[in-house]
Amino acid sequence: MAKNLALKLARVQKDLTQKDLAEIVGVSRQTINAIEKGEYNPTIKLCRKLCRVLGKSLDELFGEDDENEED
Amino acid sequence: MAKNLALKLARVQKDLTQKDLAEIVGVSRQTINAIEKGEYNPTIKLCRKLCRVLGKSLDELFGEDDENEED
DNA sequence: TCTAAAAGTCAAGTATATATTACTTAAAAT
DNA sequence: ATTTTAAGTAATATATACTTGACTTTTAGA
Repeated sequence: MAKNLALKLARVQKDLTQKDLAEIVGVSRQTINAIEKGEYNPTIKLCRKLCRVLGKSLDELFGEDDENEED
Repeated sequence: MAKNLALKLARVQKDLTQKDLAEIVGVSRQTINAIEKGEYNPTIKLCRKLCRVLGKSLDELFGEDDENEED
């Protein structure tokens, strides 16, 4: 999993902390942190919630990993 | 989780069985079946693979559940 | 500087995505 | 009718998403 810069950016654009965003979508702060750091692989349901809250599409926030790898 | 009609449709358009698709993306046939039936909530990584194989975007295959519910 | 909030990290637990095996049902051939 | 392939379903097992609690480090203000 690669870092999710797009997510971090969209969050900051909305002036939300990891904690804020976590509370809004109903997960722990550590989960948001891990996703931004690319430490895991969220479920599509959580991705959809994040997209809704941040006003972005799945493709914008979770589309093909910018760079290279993907197994 | 709602049924994923879009996935089934995209699969059939490519003339793939659940088994075929499962082998291509490297999961079990039951996993594909469960996703199409809406019985669970795949990870974004698997969603991306399915999109790549089926030539569709995340938004097309996994975007806002057509209908209503979503928690 | 000092302090506090935000971000990062770790360990141990719980929930659930996914695997495996195996059986049943449906559809489509002959 | 029978066979074959695809789809549906269920039980048990494993990997991993996600939680909770606690601690450290970074950032930004006062």
